Amino acid sequence: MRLSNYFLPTLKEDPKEAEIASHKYMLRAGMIKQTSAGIYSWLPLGIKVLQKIENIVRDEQNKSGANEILMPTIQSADLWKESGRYDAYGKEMLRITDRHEREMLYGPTNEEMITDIVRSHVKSYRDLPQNLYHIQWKFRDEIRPRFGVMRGREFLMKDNYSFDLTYEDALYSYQKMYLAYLRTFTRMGLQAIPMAADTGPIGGDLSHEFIVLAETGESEVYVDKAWMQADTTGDGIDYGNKRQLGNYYKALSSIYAATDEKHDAANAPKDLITARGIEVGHIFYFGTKYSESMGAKVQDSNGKMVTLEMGSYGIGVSRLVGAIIEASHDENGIIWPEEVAPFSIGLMNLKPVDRACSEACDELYKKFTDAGLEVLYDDTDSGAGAKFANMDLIGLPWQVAIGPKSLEKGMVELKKRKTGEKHEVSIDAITEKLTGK
RNA sequence: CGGAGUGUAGCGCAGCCUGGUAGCGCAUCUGCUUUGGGAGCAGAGGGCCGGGGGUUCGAAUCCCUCCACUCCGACCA
Repeated sequence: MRLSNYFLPTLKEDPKEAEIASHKYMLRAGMIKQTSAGIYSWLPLGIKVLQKIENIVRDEQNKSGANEILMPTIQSADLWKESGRYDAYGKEMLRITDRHEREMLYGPTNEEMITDIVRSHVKSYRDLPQNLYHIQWKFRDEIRPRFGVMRGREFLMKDNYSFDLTYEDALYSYQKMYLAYLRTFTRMGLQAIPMAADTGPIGGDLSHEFIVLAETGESEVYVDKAWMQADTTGDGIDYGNKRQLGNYYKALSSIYAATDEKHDAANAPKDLITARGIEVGHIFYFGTKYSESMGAKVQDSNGKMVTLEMGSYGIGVSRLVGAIIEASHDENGIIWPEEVAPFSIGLMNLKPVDRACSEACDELYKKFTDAGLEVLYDDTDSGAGAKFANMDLIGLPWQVAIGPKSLEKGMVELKKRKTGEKHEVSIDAITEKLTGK
């Protein structure tokens, strides 16, 4: 992408409303624009990152065996009256009335709707297990939205719901998601630690929050130092191997990690780390809470009616954009992990009026693009200093700077954003170096 | 919802106390010069001073009243 043909409204100064790094940088890098408290438009650079994250989440869900669906944002109040949550949910739920005076709502979550879908089509134990997910915008009318997309009112969430015949099967479904989550976050360059968590108003008795440690985290967390060495990548574990997965789950979940509400100082290990964390995912087993009230049942092999065992699993996709920045930035701007970076390379033409320089840049841009690299090419006539500063701000993993000085020697400058290391690389070797990295 | 603030050009702010021609920096546009870490000079455009009501000869400024946004707290992916 040529910058001259892109929409990247960066800001030189910190917007006054932003307090934390991710919020500041998302605004300054032209990723988002606030339209109301906790509600944002996503600009080209922002949506690109959001979609990369979304695709990693989707890919890992698919690999775990879950099936993607899409449920609407607007729901009828009737379903929520059935489960009893229409009255229980409170003011976080945005209630709307349509032209026929029917009570509607903008969905804060989808347990009722998915239960309705499953109960109307799943009648036999042979149809189980089921695990369905969608990635959809939600709305929760938070008392106080803050920190940009980290606590928006409107947010993009991946949520899925498992349906099983027995508790043992449900536990297996739960463990699959536990693994899928670890893999998902690892792929984004994050270490997320699963912590024993409160089940809150959703109910149930088995729940983990996946928490990224960051100074600006919203809650206090307590983790065994052993987590710092633990294998949270789940390498080599097979979803289909129940015993292997169970052992992995057992091993990891026995290492102490707890949020504020669940922390028990008496049973905590000696090597305890107290830190702050950002919740990026949450998994629940809640049994028959919704299937019971909404009549989601199947016949088992004996012809007996059995109420479905359910779990639900959420990942805050839009929140992750902020969480990744919190975990990866410096005083100059964002430092994107390669996998979620909006572009992998920022190519800078340091002297556009110099014909040879511009030609070399155009040529290299074409070579990069042909090689399948995602490039943002700053071909504008702004000053060199401004170009460097902007590239640092938007945080692409690699910067390639071309100016007449180095070009005379047939060289370009390659900079790694994460470390700041700079190398002169010959213009003939640069493409290969970047594709082979 | 309680407490504390802020709304003045696209962004960041001054002016308000003590009423009297609406300002500064950055950004934008034009021209020239520049071009390896947010360039220089010269010129230009851009405002219902958040909205409504009042006081006054006269209101960005004083009074009343809405609204929006931010921060702290209780609540949450």
